[in-house]
Amino acid sequence: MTTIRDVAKQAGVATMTVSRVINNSGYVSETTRAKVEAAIADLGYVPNMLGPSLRFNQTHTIALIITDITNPFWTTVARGVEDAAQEKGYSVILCNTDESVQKQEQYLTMLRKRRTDGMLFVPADNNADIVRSIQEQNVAIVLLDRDVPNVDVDIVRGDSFGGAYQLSQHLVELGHQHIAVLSGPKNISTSIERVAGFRRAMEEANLNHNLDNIYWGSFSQTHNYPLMLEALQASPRPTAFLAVNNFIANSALQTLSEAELRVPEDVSIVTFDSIPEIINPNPFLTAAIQPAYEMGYQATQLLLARLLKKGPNTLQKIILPIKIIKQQSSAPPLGLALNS
Amino acid sequence: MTTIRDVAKQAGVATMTVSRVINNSGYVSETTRAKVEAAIADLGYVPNMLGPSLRFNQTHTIALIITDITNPFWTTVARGVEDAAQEKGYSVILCNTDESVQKQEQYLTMLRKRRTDGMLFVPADNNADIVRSIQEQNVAIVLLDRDVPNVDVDIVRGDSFGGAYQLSQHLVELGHQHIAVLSGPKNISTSIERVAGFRRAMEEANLNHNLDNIYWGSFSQTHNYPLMLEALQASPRPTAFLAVNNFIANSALQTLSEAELRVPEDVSIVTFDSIPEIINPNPFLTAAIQPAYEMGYQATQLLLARLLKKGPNTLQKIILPIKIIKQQSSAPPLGLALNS
DNA sequence: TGTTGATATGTTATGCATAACATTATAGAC
DNA sequence: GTCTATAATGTTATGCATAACATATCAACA
Repeated sequence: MTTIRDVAKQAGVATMTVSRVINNSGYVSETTRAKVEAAIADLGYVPNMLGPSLRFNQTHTIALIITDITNPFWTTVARGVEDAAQEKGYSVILCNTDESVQKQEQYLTMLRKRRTDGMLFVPADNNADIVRSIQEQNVAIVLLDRDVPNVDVDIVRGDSFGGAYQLSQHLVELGHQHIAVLSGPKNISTSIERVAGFRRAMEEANLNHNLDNIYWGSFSQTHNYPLMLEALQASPRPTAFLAVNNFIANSALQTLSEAELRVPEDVSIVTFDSIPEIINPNPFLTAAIQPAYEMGYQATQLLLARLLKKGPNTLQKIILPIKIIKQQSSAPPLGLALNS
Repeated sequence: MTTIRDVAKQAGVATMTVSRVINNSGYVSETTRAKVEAAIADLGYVPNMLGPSLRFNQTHTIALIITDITNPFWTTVARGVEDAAQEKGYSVILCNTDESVQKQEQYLTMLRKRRTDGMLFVPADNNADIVRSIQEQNVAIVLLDRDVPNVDVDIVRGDSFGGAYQLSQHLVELGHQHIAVLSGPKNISTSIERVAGFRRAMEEANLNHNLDNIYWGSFSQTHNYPLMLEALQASPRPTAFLAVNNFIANSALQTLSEAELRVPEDVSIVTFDSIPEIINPNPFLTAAIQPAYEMGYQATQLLLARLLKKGPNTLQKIILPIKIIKQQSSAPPLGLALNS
């Protein structure tokens, strides 16, 4: 492999001079520059970033730690992250934790060994110690989507409370009296916020009997969604559901279909996050759409600003607005609850 | 930042001994090991991979160069890649070329500077020189999905020819006489193979008048799909279309919807690749499904085997089978072509 | 007792680029 | 012709872990 020394030798100059040519720094005469550039081209030399990385302890690499790239929401976030990073010459290492604290731990250790400069982090739980320990290791961190209590950390996220509130209001306006939430885990901020938004809407609509209609579960449903089955046993049976993310909503849809219940005739469903138009041209689910691309893009910009010490001095808690898109999955209930 | 030297000092041993403890190599007495481990824990020491990376010129990093992570096909491939890499302690750097040769070039240079050990590469065109130059730089490479002629390179891909052939046969069996292909670029192997599969099926069905009904375009359609508009002007108008990927199919669907043509009543559409069930529980498009996850997983295993010199000695051209899933988007034509 | 092989620990050199410092050349001012 | 600021180029030390080599200890055996 050719090194800067080979180039220097071939051009008859010192390595430092080659370095100056490459980085366009300091003084280099035109003649020398030409010689060096010729040598570089001749040898097909490409600088090895590892030298400076080791020396200055910065790798120009950031990590994107999400739960699962397979969820279109995260896919879109990832694309925003990659675009913003690319613009500034940073590379992105992708990590899927699958909501597992253990996998997360493995990744964090590995990323530490690599001396990743910063991380965009979707925590698998609300453990503040993990965030603190990252900060103590002098690694820049910006949380994505999920906040963690009791620690000062930047975050870019969607307006979970507001989104859930508006979705719930929409169901109320349609005339639903019995509404339940299909939620994620109890220790994730997005679950908590969305449930809170729902509860606020119920209180304001004087539908307090719904306040505890919360089915706490997992974000990463596949098929067979036991919570939905459980919810369908409730008396009175809910006529509308707020699913806190798209995977839950789709699992619920499948379960409803197997139970031979029609959406929206028998049951309405609303959810968070949608499938991009190019993937699904005919969206079915009424949803609170978070600006996923912007979330990734802005969080990355913030992270890089922190790395380059050009960021704002204050802690950033950026909350992006959501947009409600009404589709066919929500409609007025057919009548009162069937088994009253 | 604590280094191996700090640990050595604290434990009262040589750095080499610490290294032995960390890597479980050579002889270390139980007493010494305990001392070293205590020091490591005490100082919170995490080894810096950059040292060995520089020394031995291997970074345990691979690059995944795809066109766009936003396409669920690539998302799923990426997930397979990341899983396989993670199992072997490798990290994955994500790159989106957006089918741009220029962006691809930028990434390749950057990855070279990083001394990425290998790459999983979806080339933006069929330029053999690029592949050769990667190989010459001693970087392991496995192509994904798209082959490049005139160069010996490993590849893992789907059976494009067979998939297109079967999809076309399906349309023929439904009774379609006038069929067209909405293709990607002329210089991408998948386009070429899928068109070839279509042509073979047309020949066998004695529908030779369709042989040149090929609309060459781009894979990364958004909305407004001019080729579909053009195709609809043809006389006789095709009653069925084979879209060579999912983005094209969805753009076509939108265009048809705007032209107030019904699918499948007025026009049938079949395509490659689908949306995973969890994302779209009610698939509409008849499709040739490629095993995307396996493609990523197997390609990564092959790449890592090459890196670890444990792979097969022969060039690998792995062709994964496709599966045809029939949905509502394809049906018998209503009658003969309308404007005959 | 001396030799040998296994066990245990230590020392040195290496990989690459660049900051910091050092030196030399050049042009203009007086 | 001397001085000085600027331009141009060079030298050295540094970051971290480990392979390769060197040395030391110990037990077993002849």
